[in-house]
Amino acid sequence: MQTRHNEETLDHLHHSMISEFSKTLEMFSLNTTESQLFVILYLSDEPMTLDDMKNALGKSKTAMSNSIRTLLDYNLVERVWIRGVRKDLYKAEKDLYGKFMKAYVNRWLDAIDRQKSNLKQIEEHIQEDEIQSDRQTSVKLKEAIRFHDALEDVFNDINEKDIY
Amino acid sequence: MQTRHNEETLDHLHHSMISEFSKTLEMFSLNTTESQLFVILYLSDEPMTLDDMKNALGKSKTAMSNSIRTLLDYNLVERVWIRGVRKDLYKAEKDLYGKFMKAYVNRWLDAIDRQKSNLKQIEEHIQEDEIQSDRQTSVKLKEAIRFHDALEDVFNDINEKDIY
DNA sequence: TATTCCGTAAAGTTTGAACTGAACAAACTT
DNA sequence: AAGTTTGTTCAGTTCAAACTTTACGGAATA
Repeated sequence: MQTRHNEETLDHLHHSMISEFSKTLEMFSLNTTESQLFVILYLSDEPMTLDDMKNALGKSKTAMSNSIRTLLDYNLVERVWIRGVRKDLYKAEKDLYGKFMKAYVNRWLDAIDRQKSNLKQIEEHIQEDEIQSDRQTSVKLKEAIRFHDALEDVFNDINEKDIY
Repeated sequence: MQTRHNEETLDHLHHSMISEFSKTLEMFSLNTTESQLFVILYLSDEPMTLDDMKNALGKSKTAMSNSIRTLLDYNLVERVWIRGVRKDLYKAEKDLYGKFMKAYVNRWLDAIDRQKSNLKQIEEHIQEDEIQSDRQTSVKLKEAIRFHDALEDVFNDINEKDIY
């Protein structure tokens, strides 16, 4: 009876853990399924197949396939090959903090870079067309670009800092 | 004709600026309308009313009212009072970088704190119930909490750093 | 070679976020 | 006091993201 009790609590525990921890991971711009999927893999000792995940989360195989692919893109999950096993196997990357931060920061830096060059292009247009009347906008534009520079600095700093 | 040309380009310019700059602001977990609204206010010299914004963005007054309220909550926008003007007036806060970073980091810190204490509570449950069989989960749980600590550190550092 | 198995693509469905317009309550004007 | 004006609440609509089921192609197996 004690065993049975433990089993139930353990199940409940796993469930809470998935539910809570995944909330944090969602803040890294992962959606619910992706986050939960990662936690499942993170908690599992052995690599898992799509069917394993499907059973663990109670969702369709397609959903698993899609989510695992974005996790792979972000380099948060690794594909594992085991001799004799036909299905694809996946496991969570070891370095939790490092991987998540890197994925996160890179996404920021990419976006900042893209947007900054867009703003600079607008700035060029102003100069080419010699628009006189809009001093104010020009000032704001410079300010906005400066804002992007500052963001770039912060996120670069995060990348350089090693905590673990 | 040159003037007419300028007017068109200027309009187009404003439009581009709103479109591009707001993309960056969306990354601070603002939705499209909130971001665009901020840029509009940011570009405007004078404080604006809900109707002004409505016209600028071509959306309903309700949408403006809702979005401006979240911007207020995040302290990204300020309400302004001018003698004799009946309508509410709003303007963008001056310190672009500082305000956005603070709002963003605080939202992270709040969430991390909440989730961390949830995980700790789960940890207590394990100890109370004296579940023996699950060494592995217990280890992962500690690791996850450590992960949250690391996140807390990073975001605290950002807050302390002053760029401007 | 035929058949089974696995992952992904395609098509259709569900659900929630974002938006609108109408109705309302409070404040202001006359 | 009656009538406007203004911001917000509420009820309903629209649309995109997330999910499911079915179908398919390519690899493994017999």
